[in-house]
Amino acid sequence: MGRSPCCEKAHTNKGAWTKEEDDRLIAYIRAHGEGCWRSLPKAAGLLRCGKSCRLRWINYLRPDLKRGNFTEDEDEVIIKLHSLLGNKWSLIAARLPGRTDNEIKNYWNTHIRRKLLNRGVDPLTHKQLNESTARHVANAICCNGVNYEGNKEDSNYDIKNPNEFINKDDDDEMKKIPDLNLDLRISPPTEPIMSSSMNKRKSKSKNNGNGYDFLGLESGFLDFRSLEMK
DNA sequence: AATGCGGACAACCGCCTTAAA
DNA sequence: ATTTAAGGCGGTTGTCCGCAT
Repeated sequence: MGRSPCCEKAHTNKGAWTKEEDDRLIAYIRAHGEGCWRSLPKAAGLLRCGKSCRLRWINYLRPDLKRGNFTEDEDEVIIKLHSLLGNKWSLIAARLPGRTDNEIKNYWNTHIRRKLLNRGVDPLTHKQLNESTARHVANAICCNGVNYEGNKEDSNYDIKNPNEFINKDDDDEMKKIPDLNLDLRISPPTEPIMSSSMNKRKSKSKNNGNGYDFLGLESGFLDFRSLEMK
């Protein structure tokens, strides 16, 4: 009963893909299109799991991929979408042509998270960190070789648990900051906080009368109605 | 020149949902 | 209706590379 297995795991390669494997995969998909990943490896002469082929194609070989650095506009879109959708990388990627969920996820973790912290914004909640917390975060990230996982004694901020921040400077006793009201709402901010490039876009688009086209819903830049929600 | 460290990113892992048998 | 694997997704890990010491 049920389907047959996708591949014989004992006879599959793992790790980095070789040029030859890439070429085989590209050639096969060019000839037959994307389709049944289960049968693809055998048909293409690859000793890979179908899942691995799919990932390689989607994240690296697809011809419509942009590659290269993210633009400021893309940064801002990612930040705004993340504030709305959280870690729904595939949904975020769907709004950024040529970018993959994996790429955005990596970019978030390596660049944007730090960028937000430098702005004093909590990347988890997208709320402003208080000054003291922000100072500690900045210290945790760039000073004293302390990482933000809180491995070192005087690193009091755990990025994964901002509510657990312990303010030692202000009080010898380690005390936790009271609830930081981290509830996340889907609503326009009270005032426009747009990058210059976003403002350019805004100025050309229809808006809600107060000069703010939240997430470009009206301009078509982002049509939230088309987002696929699970 | 050798070594250590940290950033970047490709790839894997494990879980969940969907669909085929 | 049930079982089982495919497909898809988010989290995590492994490896490479550049830079500082």
